[in-house]
Amino acid sequence: MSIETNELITSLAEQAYLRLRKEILTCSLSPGQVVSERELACRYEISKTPIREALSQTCHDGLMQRLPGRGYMVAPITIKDIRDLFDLRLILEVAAAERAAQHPTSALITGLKEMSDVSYFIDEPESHISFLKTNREFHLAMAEAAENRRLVSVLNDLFNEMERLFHLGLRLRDSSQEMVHEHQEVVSALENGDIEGVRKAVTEQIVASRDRILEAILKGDIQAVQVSG
Amino acid sequence: MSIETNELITSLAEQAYLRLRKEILTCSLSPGQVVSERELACRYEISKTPIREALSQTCHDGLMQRLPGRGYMVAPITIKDIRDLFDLRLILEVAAAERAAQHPTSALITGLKEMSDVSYFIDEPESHISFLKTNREFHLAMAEAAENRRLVSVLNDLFNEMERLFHLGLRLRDSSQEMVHEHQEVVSALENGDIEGVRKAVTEQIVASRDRILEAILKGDIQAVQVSG
DNA sequence: GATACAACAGTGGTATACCAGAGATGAATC
DNA sequence: GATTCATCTCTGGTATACCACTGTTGTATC
Repeated sequence: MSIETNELITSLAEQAYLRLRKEILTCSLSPGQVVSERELACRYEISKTPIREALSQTCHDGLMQRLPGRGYMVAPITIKDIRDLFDLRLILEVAAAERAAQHPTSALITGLKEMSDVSYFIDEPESHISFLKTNREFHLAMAEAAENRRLVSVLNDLFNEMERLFHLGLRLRDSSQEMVHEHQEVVSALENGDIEGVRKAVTEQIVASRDRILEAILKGDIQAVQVSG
Repeated sequence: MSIETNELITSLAEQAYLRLRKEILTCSLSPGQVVSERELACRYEISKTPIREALSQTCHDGLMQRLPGRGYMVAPITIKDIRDLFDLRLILEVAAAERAAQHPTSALITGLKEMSDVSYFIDEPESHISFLKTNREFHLAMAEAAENRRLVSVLNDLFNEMERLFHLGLRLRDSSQEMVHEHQEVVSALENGDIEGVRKAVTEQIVASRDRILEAILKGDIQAVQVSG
């Protein structure tokens, strides 16, 4: 008798993690800022224990860094970091798409088509969130089609780390039409069984995404970024 | 006057992590086995706190899994898992090697040559450990030459998770000569600036490595593996 | 003998007190 | 005024007690 009693009784550690993560992603905690376990525990009105776990998680996500003896620092963003992350994404996603293209199912195509239509409105922050959610699902769907759980997992971690960048990118200007188009190109090539086309479309989509974010960061006066890279 | 009361350099959490990890890698804790925080705390003679952190780490490494309400389980090994891991490694390492091959430095070549000569003796377990260490360094060196920190990090995580498999693979028979040869093929292609050759050599090396491990698992009666995959 | 239910033992989760070590601060000394 | 050094504060790290929840087990009932 397993009734769905499991409501929203998530642990404090999980709640703290989600809250902390949100503060980092929205730059409410700005890159480079230093926090301590006690400070967060006090602010969130819970004890150090779940805070420690949440911090441990965000460190693993690459959103925070341990400063031995001094606290925790919100991970700075460097241009080199952005390039590295997108290059890795290129490696993984092109490979995933190739594998998905080997035997594309109609369910996959249908799902991707639906998701690729989703867009956002630049002055509605809520739509940013839902758009990014769908965007992530779109890309993970291809990885899942590649039928490699480990690949999906690594890619998911990568999206976790890049989400902060996406948020910055969406703010600059409305690029939803471009993005919808790019996604449709991928689906179209996939539907036609054109593997080389898939590879090309995915590559172009990711490169375009990277360049939009670099543009947003270099043009917009985002003090958060260390242009040291 | 402060007396040298404490000679502990590393934290208990770190020590516990290393010890736990070693037990998993050597199958002293066998795949599928369930442990609890208290049990480990008691056995290691430290409190739950550092144990929790160590368990959290091994979960992240993919060596353990949380069983809500029941404890922690040493991650089982499935054939599908092995295939997935090696396929992901193929994706990452071929990409890394390609990038390293763009501008190979003489320092890289020299380092790789030295490392590719290292071998092991099947009845000396200690040599297994040092061999695997050098082996990891060999592969990470190529990733580092690709100059993408994130790529190195992901690959390092992957090696962490696969180390258990390597240990199993080395036991079956002496394959050190094959492995030395395979590594030399990679270095040789790299030295000649033959990018396609590098791609080929790396691919063959990884596939061979995978097949050796699958062979070891299927022939050797290793009860630890769930052949469900 | 089968079944229902209550008491129990074991789990992770949390709060809290305490510790050693590192940095900052400020006063005393040159 | 510059420098040194003691002290004080803040950090993460650890031990421990307690909690709510859950799976189990044993007993009483049918």
